[in-house]
Amino acid sequence: MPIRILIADDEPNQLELLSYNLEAAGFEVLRASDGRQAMEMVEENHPDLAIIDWMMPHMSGIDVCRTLRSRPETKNLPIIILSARGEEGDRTLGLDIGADDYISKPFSPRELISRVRALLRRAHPALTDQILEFHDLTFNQATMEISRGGKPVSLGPKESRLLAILMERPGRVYSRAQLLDFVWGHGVYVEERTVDVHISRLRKALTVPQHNGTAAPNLIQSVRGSGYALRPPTESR
Amino acid sequence: MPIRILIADDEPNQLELLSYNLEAAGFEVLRASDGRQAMEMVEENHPDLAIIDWMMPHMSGIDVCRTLRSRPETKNLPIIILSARGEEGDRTLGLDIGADDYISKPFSPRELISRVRALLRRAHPALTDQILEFHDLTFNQATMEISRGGKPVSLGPKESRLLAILMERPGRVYSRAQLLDFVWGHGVYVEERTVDVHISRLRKALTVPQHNGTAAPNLIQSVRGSGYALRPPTESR
DNA sequence: CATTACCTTCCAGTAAAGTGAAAACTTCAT
DNA sequence: ATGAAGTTTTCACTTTACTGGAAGGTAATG
Repeated sequence: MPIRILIADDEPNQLELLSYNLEAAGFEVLRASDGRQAMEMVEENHPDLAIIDWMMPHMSGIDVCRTLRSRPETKNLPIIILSARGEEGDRTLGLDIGADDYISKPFSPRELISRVRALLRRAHPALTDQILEFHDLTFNQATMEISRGGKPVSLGPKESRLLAILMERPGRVYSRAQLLDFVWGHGVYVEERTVDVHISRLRKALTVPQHNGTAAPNLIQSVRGSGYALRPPTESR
Repeated sequence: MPIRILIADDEPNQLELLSYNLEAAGFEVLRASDGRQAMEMVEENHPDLAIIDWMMPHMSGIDVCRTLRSRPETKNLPIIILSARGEEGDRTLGLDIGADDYISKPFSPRELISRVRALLRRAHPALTDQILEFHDLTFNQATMEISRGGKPVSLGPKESRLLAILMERPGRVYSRAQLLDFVWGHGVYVEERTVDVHISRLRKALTVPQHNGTAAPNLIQSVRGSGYALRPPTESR
């Protein structure tokens, strides 16, 4: 899922420059050329972060920021205020009004991107933190929520741990002995075959029905004589 | 509970200036004069935010920042890097290394305070936001009034604190050990299972009858093997 | 087609979580 | 100080659901 950033600036050149840099950094960009339009786009498109120019027609950046902060829906939207004037008063006003960061023009593209990333990291841990992904599998380690193709999957402690290990290095083959070490902790004596049982349960739990009615493909491959690995399904056709 | 901020700077004058301003703004200040000392103080005193100078003896600000980010218990500590050089490279390096903000000297005290506040607002809502909300739960931290679906709920100190922590990051799973740390304070020895008892009471207290006569759904989920989390009731259909 | 490795099901055993009640500790008003 | 009221902690017991091993079935390999 791409991260969407709204840019609001009345100056076309500036808008273009910002878009170019953000897109180059892999973000999806939404453009607004005045405050009112910005508000609309926030409501319609739910961006993950907003970069708002201080001076704009119809509704100033400050007004937009204040309004966004006052609504429960957008109270937590990360906001960066952009301004031509680097004046002391403006900076603190911008931050005190509820913006998360304030950047004065001219700014370096690198710094902008770094600040956007720092803010996203802080504001939306789910987007950058502690999330393991592979194919259509998602594992949020902070909430312990696991999902396959958007549908939640519930697993016991051992199965989740097992999956986390496999997801940390997709493609890598783990022997049963290694899995026992990582999941159960070394120095615990359990039959190696027990790993099979848990893999089996894990596979079953991850076989959720898909949109098209068919069962989701198996992502956990057995490697005969070696162990198990997480691999994309082999396209046999 | 006062908000504690750690300042690490090897220049005594700078340290004094920062302390003065932060204290005037109502924060409690912890002082460190080099990187190593800063690390120790973070571990011992669990500050709510750290302001770290770029250039310091023993361990540079970058090293401190990197180390803090790599440890699970301080991974989310808000960090502001302070530097004499306003160089482009430094700024982005500081932010990319995991700092949340970067301020170059000389800075205005007002801006510093504003940035500290902006970061705290984002990183630790409970400290600055007076009202926590989740689902039909409301927690006013100023008055300590808690309500479920409009009806007031009364809780003991431990239960309230527990609820506040859970409400601050809904969905996030906290281990019993973490809850003991946050609610009871670190270095207090109580049985982990005691947490269960408080959770049990909390659940009971939050089970107020609703308009339609049925009991309100349980919002505190147990995550077997991991801990507890605040979650919207599972829509089982 | 024999052999080996892997898969699946079942269920008893067990570890983790829920809960009521008693004991221990605090707080506060007398 | 003293006692009463309220909180917190631990303990013992119950309930829940995960786990691990056995056993028989299935697939791959030479």
